Amino acid sequence: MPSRQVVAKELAEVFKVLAHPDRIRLIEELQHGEKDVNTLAETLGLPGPRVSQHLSLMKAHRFVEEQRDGRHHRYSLTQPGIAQWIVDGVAFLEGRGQVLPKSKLNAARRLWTSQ
Amino acid sequence: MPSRQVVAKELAEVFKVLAHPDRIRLIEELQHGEKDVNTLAETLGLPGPRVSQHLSLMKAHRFVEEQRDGRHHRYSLTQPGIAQWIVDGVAFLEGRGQVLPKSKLNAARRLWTSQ
DNA sequence: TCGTAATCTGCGTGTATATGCAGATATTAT
DNA sequence: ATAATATCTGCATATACACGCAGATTACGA
Repeated sequence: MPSRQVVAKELAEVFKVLAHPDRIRLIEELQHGEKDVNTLAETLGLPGPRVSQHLSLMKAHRFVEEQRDGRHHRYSLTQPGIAQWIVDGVAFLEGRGQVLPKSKLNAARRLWTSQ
Repeated sequence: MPSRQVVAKELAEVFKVLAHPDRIRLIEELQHGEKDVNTLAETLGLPGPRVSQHLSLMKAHRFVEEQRDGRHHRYSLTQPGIAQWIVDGVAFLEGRGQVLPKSKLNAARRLWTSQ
């Protein structure tokens, strides 16, 4: 299979993993260091098993890695740079017209960019 | 709804559109100018209706816009910069370990970056 | 050891999406 | 007007995924 198709397929896999709001928010939460499942679940207001499943999927695709610490499972981004890359993607939300108000976008950019 | 959730949801929508190999390749084909459906279908080796549907979805999400020219429908990227952004994403394929050989990645990068 | 907390795994169901194909629409050429 | 080309739309089916929940596993503390 030609390179174009292979790479397109792999890229599509990457995008598929990112194509869920909860997983986007998990990356957002993890961009400044590792956190355990329970903390993430409480922060995002999601049931534990769900967060666990998202992290499991993200781990399978090597977006995150797991550090076990007693009964806590801490996860961290394997490539923290991905967070910045996603922020860059926010620019394309703006280009899509009046889908979101600029105020929301700027608020989001601050949330992702701060510190 | 808080900004975080709203933006995460919108970003997820963007990624969902990109989460298909055919659509990735369409962006690749369109990065240097507009092309009509038939040309795209032949280049990618896909049935016409399929390309049409992909483009229709991408148009609905404002990734592309349509220029009608007689019986030809030409499409172009609304934001050509998105192609470069995707190339940047290739870097994260590398970080994911031995999923793809480096040769394939470099070949892909050249394909996307050339000209 | 026993109970509790943290996390994972499995199952069932509903929804969304991809795909192939047939038919409809629109435009150009004869 | 008719035929042929380009594109779209609709439908049927199959697959994938999200979600909620129940039960299993592991580790820590009394």
